[in-house]
Amino acid sequence: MRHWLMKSEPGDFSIDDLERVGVEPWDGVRNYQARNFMRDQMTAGDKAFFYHSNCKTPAIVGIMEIAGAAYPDPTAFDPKDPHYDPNSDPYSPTWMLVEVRFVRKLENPVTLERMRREAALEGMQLLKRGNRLSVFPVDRPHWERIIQLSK
DNA sequence: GCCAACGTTGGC
DNA sequence: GCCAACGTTGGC
Repeated sequence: MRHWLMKSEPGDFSIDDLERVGVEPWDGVRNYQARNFMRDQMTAGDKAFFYHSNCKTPAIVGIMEIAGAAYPDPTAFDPKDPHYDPNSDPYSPTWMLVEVRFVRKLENPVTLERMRREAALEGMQLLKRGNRLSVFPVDRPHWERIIQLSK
């Protein structure tokens, strides 16, 4: 089983929103590397951290589970959707998504600021300079350490 | 709101 | 295929 981190702006879609709905298509990803992770490497049952980005206190706030295999992102075909991509051919879709299932919130969110001070997390994608990728794998030791920090 | 870092686009 | 211009991300 692999571990992941997925970002969302809480004003857009938060951990509370996910708790409310239970399962949600992780749509709107328009980056090839992030798409490839979802399409090629995610498996049902994989665990993922839910990260709140671009907000007052950026932090890992919860855990979710990949609910199934990737499929085409319907928002790419909807001209009214902010993530509409006119170049995505419905017969050969460019953008894919996976559905995620709420597992739990962390007892204590682990803030970006806290993670930056943690030597054991060195090398983590999230902490790299200029990091903008919104979906990426998390090494097992980093995952475990973050769980520890949330207790 | 600012701005550095990054990915994408398109002219050549 | 290079690279400048542009749009976006996301921390601060």
